[in-house]
Amino acid sequence: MEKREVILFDVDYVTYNEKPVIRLFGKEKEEDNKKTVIALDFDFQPYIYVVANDIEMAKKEINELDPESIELVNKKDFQVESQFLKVTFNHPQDVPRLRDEIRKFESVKDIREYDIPFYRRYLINNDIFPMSMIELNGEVVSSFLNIETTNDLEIFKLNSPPRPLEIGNIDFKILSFDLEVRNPDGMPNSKKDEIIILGISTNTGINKVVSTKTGNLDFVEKVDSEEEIIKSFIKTVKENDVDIVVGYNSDNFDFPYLKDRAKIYNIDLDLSWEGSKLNFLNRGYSKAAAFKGLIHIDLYLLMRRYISLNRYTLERVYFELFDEEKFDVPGDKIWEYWDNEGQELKDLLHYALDDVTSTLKIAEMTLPLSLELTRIVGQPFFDITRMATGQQAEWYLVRKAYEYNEIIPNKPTGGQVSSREKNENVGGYVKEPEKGLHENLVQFDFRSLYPSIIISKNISPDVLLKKLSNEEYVKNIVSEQVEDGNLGLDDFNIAPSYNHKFGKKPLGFIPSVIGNILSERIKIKNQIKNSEDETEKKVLNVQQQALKRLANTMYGIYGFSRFRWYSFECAESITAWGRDYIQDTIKKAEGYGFKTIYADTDGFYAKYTG
DNA sequence: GTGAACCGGGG
DNA sequence: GTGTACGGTTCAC
Repeated sequence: MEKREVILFDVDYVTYNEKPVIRLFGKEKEEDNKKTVIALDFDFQPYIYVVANDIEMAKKEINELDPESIELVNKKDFQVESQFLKVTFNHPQDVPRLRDEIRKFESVKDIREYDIPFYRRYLINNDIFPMSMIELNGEVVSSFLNIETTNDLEIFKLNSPPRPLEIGNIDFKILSFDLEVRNPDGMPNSKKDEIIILGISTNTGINKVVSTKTGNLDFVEKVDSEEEIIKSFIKTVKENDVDIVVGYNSDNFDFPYLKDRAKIYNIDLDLSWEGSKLNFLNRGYSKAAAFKGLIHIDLYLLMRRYISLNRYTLERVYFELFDEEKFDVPGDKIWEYWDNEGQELKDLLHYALDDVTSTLKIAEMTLPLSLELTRIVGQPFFDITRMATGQQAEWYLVRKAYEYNEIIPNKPTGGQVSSREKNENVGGYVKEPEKGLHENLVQFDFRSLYPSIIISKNISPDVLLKKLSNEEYVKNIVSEQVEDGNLGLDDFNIAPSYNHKFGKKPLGFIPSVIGNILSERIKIKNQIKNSEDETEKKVLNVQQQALKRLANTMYGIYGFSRFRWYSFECAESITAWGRDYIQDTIKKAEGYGFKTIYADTDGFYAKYTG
């Protein structure tokens, strides 16, 4: 048996003999003789949980569908010890087909955890994190499904599940690229408008534009045709051991366009590690350009979540981050600059180079945060950069729920989402500012008001007293925690305005998770204080920011209609307590002679009037 | 005032 | 791929 230590870049599954085979895409870290490894796990199976009205009957009925196995297991459901039937299937694609059959059985009350994609389940259950080191145990095989072991690529069959290793410091090779197109008639049309320039910039020192015209500029790689431009791009990516390809709006423009134009010359964009082609994944109404192993990040999508702006053009984002104006050629003028040659051609080529170098700079500045989020949330880097922050928080909680042996709530149905959207939360307290120029102002604000409220008031759906619906919970869980076994109002935190009651004990699932995030963040901040190493300080600082981002996402999320742990009662209790605290503080300040000029949610400005 | 329709980025 | 966006603004009535 052999051992490999690799950085996990990607994970997927393929079907072999009608069974799923997990593929882990890893790269060795050592600079010399560094290999890419595709590790195969033949021993992972999909499953769902069934809540039965009648366990024996349910077993019998489900058995008719010929699952791989049925097993009775204990898991916690909102902290209540419960029994579930764990139904294992042969193939992930059996799940959507059979879950609906199972749901229809009389003996079945509910089904759970039927909507967790297979590769995500694998990462969670094996406690491994993308973009981190893992240990593989198994042996090299010569080939698998037309992919062969070579000098650079190893096919590795696992004998046991992968194991997580300490992360260490990893530098990734990033390549940014950008297309310029000759489009004299409005927006580019890939049927007729050719690619004239392709810019490439890497964090290893390549800065060039590939074009059929040189403009006598030394950064231009001259080729003879559009076909050669495309081939040069593929060659550059392949020869430089690129880890991450970045573009700006490349999901929706550069890659689709490149694919269409490459097709004319029968060129395959086969940049995946195992030689497969560019693939477009459906994401809502749009597409995402993806390879296997090689990670593609579209910075446009990322920037919309990274900073808040009214527009997200490359120029605007670059100016925001670096305070520098970019030289710009208007899109509808590009073809004229190209045709006119002379100085205009030089300007156009400079513009193309500037686009890719600034895209790379943005990537270098912003990707570290997404990398840290990837390592905390534990889903692929590609996915993390395309997820809303609420989704990131949710997948973090899904992982934590597995760790706590808690069953995961189902995703809401379309109907549930729209009825949730009808609920309106009042929000924070706002006092409109008094008109005029004010002097001698004092500013008060709460440090992370909402996360503190969630923790101190134990606001969580699993400890919320809901009339009679969770009578059993109160009887079995909360009363256990009370000394004399008799519950009184003192055993609850009661929200202002709405009177929602949250048991003081036990600690709720989400307050517990937020508490862990915050204490981990404090730990890292102390490490920064004590560290002498500037690089280490930088890395730790990004980790600390990622945790802050995650904690700050948590408080708004109870009111997010697609959230698995959605709870309107929790959402309105948080803001109710928030309003209470700030109004109370304002009142106290007024007692000391301060007059409030303006207040919003978690802070206010006041003037000392004596 | 309200809900539907549209739009973003890219050249 | 065991997943089908999203939030803001303008339009039409």
